[in-house]
This record gives sequence, structure tokens and C-alpha cells, in this order.
Amino acid sequence: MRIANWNVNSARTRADRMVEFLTRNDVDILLVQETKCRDDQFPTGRFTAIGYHVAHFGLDQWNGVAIISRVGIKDVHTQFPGQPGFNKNPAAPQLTEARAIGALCGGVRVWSLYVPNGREIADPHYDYKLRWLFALRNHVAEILGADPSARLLLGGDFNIAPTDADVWDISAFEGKTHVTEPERAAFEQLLEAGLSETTPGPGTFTYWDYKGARFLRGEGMRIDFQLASPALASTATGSFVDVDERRGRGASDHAPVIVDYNLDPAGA
DNA sequence: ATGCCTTGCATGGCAAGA
Repeated sequence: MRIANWNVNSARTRADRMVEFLTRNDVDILLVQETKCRDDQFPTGRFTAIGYHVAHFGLDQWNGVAIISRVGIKDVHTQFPGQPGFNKNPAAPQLTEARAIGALCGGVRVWSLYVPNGREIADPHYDYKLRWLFALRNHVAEILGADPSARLLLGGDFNIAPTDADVWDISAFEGKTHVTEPERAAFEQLLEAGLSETTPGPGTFTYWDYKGARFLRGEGMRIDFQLASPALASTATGSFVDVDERRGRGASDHAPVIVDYNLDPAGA
């Protein structure tokens, strides 16, 4: 079973590339982030036409997540238990953003996740990011505590570079988000809860800023991951970043990441 | 030092991205 995760930076703009990507790489499940549209605007028909099922959660032009699967989609959830919301006004109700969608696909409980960016260290979004990650960690611990043999996969844009090798120049990130100790600790807690990275290791970039010709310069970041439970991670046979997808006109600023798992696609 | 590019929307200059 081949599972990919990709921040597409607008599903409507990137629909052609998404269809071609699925076909070219023979992908079973695609975990999508930053669709930037409402459910009624998502190009679902493009994927059903080539044999996939779609679950999408989008509220407006911000965020938006989807699961595109040809091994079934059951039991869809559009937030994980305890997921914090956000509101500029801390006294107002905190609103759940379209940053998580989970489903049972081919016997695997998959989540497509778009972790809050954090913006600046002093910004309320930074604290929101950390709270969001700790709540996610708690959910993982609860799932694996109840069933240590669960096949659980978190895939998506985590907006954290876990090591200094995961940015092109750590000195360029002085005082910036994505590399701070609290963010890295929050990422580490997901691993301590029992998950393992199945995507390529330190130094294999998945994102290159549009600004400043970062891709041409080879100046990227590793911020997109698949984190798998032991029962799933033990079946992983290989992974790669589809760097070609970042080339040329009309590319997302993120490249897709692909992992192969030695599972019966029919599901458990 | 700052912006660099790309997206979507109240199709305008923003807001947001990382």
C-alpha cells in the first residue's frame, strides 16, 4: 500500500497536477493539506473519475484538508478529540479550523493534518500551535494506550523542522518559528507517544519557499512527515520525496512525500 | 535592511504562508 502526503497550496489550482501525481506514482491514499476551498468547491469529480473516493473538510479559503483513497474511506472525522480552536479574541469562543480530517482507509486509521504555522514566536498563533500539537499527542497516546497494535498514521504538514539539518541554513532561523525548542519538543512528544517517522530522514527537504528562488538554490526545509504506529511502521519498506513535482510552473511550494507499506490493500 | 512569490477574495490591496 502506497500512502502519500502533500500540501498542495490550493486544490483547485493544482487539480491537474494532483491527478497526474496519483497516476504517475500509483498512489493508494493521498493525504492533502491546504486545499484552500470549501467542500462544495473541491474538485471531487476529478478524483472519482479515476477511481478514488474523497473526504474533504474546508470552511473557506484558509487551510482545508482532504483524504483521497482508492482503498475505501469509512468513519470520517473532521477534528481529533481535544483539538483546540482559535480566535483573535481570547474571550470569544474558540473556532475549530479545517486542519484535520481522519478516516479508516484500507484498514489504517489515517489523519491528514495541517499543523498551525505559528507565525511569530510572540504571536498567539505560536501558543496555539503548541497547544494543538500537545492535544494531538494526547489523542495518539489514548489510541495506542487502548490498542497498542492499532494501525495509526498521522500525515501532513507539521510546520516543524525537527533538526538543524532540516533547514538550509540554521543561522537564517534565529528567532524564527519552526526550529524552536518548544516546537521540537512538541514534535518529539508525538514520537514518545509511540509513533515513528516513516518518511525520509534529516536533510531530505519537502518545502522550498517561492520567494528568493529557494528551490533553484537547493534551500529548503523538511517539515512534511508521516508518523506511524508500531504495527504500521514495521511494515514500511521505503520512502521518497517526489522532488520533480516541485519543478516548473504551477508547482506547490511543498513536494509530495511517498511511503510504501507492506499491507494487504484490501485491508485488515 | 527589506522583499523576494503565490494563493483567494469584498478583484482590491490585503491576509497568509514558513
